[in-house]
Amino acid sequence: MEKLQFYPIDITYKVIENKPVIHLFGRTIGNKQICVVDDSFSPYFYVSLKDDDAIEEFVEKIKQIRLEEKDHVAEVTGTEVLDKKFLGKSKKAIKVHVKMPSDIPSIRGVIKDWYVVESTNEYDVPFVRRYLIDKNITPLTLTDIEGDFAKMRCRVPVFRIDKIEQARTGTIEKPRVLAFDIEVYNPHGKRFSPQNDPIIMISFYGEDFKKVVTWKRFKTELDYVEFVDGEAELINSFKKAIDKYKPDIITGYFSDGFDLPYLITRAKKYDISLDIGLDYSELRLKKRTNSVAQVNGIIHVDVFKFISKVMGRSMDTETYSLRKVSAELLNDNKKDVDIDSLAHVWDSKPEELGVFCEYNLHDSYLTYELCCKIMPNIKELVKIIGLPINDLSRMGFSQLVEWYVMKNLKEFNEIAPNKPNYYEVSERREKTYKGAFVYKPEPGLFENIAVFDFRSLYPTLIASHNIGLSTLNCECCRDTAKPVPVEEGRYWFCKKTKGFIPKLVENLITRRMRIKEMLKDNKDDVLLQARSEILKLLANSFYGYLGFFGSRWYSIECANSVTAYGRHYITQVINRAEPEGFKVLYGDTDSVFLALQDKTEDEAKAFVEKINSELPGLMELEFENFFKRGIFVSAKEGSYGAKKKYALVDSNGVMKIRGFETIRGNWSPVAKETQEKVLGIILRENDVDKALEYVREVVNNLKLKKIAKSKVILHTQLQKELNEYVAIAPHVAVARILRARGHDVGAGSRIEFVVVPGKGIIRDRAKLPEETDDYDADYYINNQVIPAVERIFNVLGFEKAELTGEKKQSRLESFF
DNA sequence: GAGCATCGGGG
DNA sequence: GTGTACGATGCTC
Repeated sequence: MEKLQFYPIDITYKVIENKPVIHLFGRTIGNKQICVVDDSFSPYFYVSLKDDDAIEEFVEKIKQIRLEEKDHVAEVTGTEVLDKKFLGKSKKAIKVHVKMPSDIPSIRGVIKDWYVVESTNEYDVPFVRRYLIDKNITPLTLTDIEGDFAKMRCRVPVFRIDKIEQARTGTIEKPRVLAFDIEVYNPHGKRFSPQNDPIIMISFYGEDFKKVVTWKRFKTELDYVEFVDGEAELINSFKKAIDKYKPDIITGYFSDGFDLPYLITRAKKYDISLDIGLDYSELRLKKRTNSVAQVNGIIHVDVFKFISKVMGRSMDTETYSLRKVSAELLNDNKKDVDIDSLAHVWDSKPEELGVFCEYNLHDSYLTYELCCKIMPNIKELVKIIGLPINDLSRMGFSQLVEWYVMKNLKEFNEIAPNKPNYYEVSERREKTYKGAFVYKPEPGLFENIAVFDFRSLYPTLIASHNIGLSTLNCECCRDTAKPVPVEEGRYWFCKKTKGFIPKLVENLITRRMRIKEMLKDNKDDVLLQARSEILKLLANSFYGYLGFFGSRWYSIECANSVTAYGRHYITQVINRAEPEGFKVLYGDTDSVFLALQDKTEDEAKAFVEKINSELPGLMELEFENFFKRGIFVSAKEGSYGAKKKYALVDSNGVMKIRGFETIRGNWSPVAKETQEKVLGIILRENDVDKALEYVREVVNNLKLKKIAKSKVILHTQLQKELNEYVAIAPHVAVARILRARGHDVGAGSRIEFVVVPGKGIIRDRAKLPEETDDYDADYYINNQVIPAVERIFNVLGFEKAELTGEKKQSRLESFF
């Protein structure tokens, strides 16, 4: 018997000789790859009965079950009767063990409808996750094992264990990451055809490793380009690169949805086995829902998935393209290359393929850097939730919350409720409840504004008011608890026992508070920042989770209580502010904007202190910032007050713009830029006159055709095939022209156009940018620039005509 | 305006 | 594989 220490990285299970065997692939403390196998864990689920006296008889009955499966007999291999809790209530549960994971659904299927059975639970927890939860194993964390090396077909040594324990806290320092990216032959632009069109280039980027492989020879100085004889050899170079580099993680951008499925399709054509798994297993696609590409022993991270699902919430970018995401997170850009011409260059001008190689490599480089950038966040998710990277990097918020709760259930001796069935889901979808409070802003320009917000309002409400399913409407507080301030119905939360959901949320909040304290002394600690971010993200997701139709711990009463208490506290602040001499400008959910008027900043801070002394538990109103000036624009009214649309500037001249993002998509650069500039002049320089002058200058320059063509290009993507359009929008008209000239355009093509002068409707005046040097000044003035700034000037008392200079300024004198 | 369908990302 | 998306936007009737 030997003792070892290792870091588990990828975890999977395989059926070997009719036994489920957990495989933990990882690295030893000596940085050697290893595969640790454990065949001692058996699958189980829970059953509870209507009458606990019937347990003995029931247990005898289920032991008789025999189901003929393909290669074995499914049967109950053991039972335990346990005292468990269902949402806080004590109840006996029978833990039913079976031989194989796949026996769980079949055995459960037999007994779930028996009359004595009240419910079956936790029958859908995947085997690997069950193992990690029950054995208290967190991936990436140092693990002690005892056992012996064994003989099994594997690329790395196999160690069979009798004992596994995590008593230490060390985390793996630096997993080995290899990024890759493919380029494909693209004669149809954005419409891919993996069955017909080959992969023509593949790039890799890792530590001290960069390479581009392609199968058309051309003269080049680029030393990282390697030529092979065809696509089959290119695919084999992918296998070789992985075999040589020995990554713990392979990563791509949208590689679940594009690169790996494409590679798999092409490999099939040549009958190449993509057996890159450490156990020689093949790269495979789980396609039932949205595809996930995976392989045993190597983690596949799709950077796009993690960023769009998790990180995106705290980012500014409106699209998750590699270009935009890299620009924001790395301050770097994709190489500027006309990718549409790749097929043509490949066929007719191979000597120009060099730029595409550079482009290809650069994409792998960006993906590698992005993967390193998000790694601290992923690591922290792993440490907090305790599941493998493969799973966590693809989960949305509700899943993250759910598995965080699942992982911690043991502590409370709770059994998880089941996921809703189709009928329950549709029922839940019907139900709505009142949302957050919005104080409708009065349009106008204001000076000296203080902004306050409740720190983590919803999480602190859940923790402080003990909001959760196990504490809802408890018998013990029926007559004493103060009901939730809702307009309809009467419900309350327990005052005596802390529920497990509020307890878990409280833990997240207090852990984050400790991290924030530590961060004060270590401002640049990336891991601490990531941990703080992840703790915040998880805590903030609980509210949405309570009201999400797919949740195990769904409760519309709980979700409703959160917003009801939220409205209660924010209106309290507003009601208290006015008598104190502040003018309330705007409020939304958890924030209040106050004009100081003749009050000082110190008085505003004192007001906050007073409010805080009366708040329960972890709740706290925080001072966010003072702003020198701010403009509030009347926006369309929704059912609950006006939408956010405002811009502020602080004492350093930094602007905070919200709600003006509607200026995107089909707006020209000239309109966007004018809007930004106008807000800047008004807020920073407080010079409405100058802003007005600026607009008139733009209008004038448009008329004089002094605005660059690039600033007046509009673009729209075709949503469907050309012949499917009934209504002919301008971009459709342009696309038809392109088609008539032999260009292959269709669904997905991005169509650029410029509106030129002339008679008739817009679509007849939409021209290709490269085919005109003219544009319709009136169109760009009246349909682009003016609408972009009109509301801002309306707030200041100007009419549209004054912007264009058609009408003399009337309001200006009286304004000052 | 409800109800349904598609898209995102990737070349 | 003891499971699986979701939220926004556009189009149709």
